[in-house]
Amino acid sequence: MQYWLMKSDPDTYGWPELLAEKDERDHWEGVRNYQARNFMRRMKVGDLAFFYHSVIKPLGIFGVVKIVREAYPDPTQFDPKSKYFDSRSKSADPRWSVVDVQKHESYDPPITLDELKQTPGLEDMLVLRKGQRLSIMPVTADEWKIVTGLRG
DNA sequence: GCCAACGTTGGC
DNA sequence: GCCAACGTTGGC
Repeated sequence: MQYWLMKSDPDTYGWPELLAEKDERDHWEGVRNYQARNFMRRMKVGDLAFFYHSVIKPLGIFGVVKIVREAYPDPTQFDPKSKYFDSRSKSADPRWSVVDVQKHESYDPPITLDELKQTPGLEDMLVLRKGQRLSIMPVTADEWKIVTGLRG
């Protein structure tokens, strides 16, 4: 069992968009960073991830998703009309992956970035590190326990 | 293979 | 809107 944090700009795709999907389930498209992609490829069915909003306030964790399907090719990389189109990616050897996620739990109100910063024990959490721009990052079991504990 | 230029991310 | 951080690109 592994834990993750998945970041999204809610202008592009936010927590309400996931909840509006059938079965509150969707694929996580558009990752175009190799390190983030490699983390995604390590995800297993049953892993849990925080759904984090960046850019638009309030910044923070809006809920938890469960990984329900492991990595498979991101269809948008082959779609010339998509902003995620990658002309160098070949179907025989797809460069980019998606996983499927499903809502597991909602945080209302969200756990804000400020709240995370004020919580003892999260000093080393990657999402709090300056300059950390990865859209997908691992969360330790200790950090997971502390954060989920904030909402009992 | 190096590294300067460039583009993007994302908190402030 | 600013700008630090940092990944990617491309000339050499």
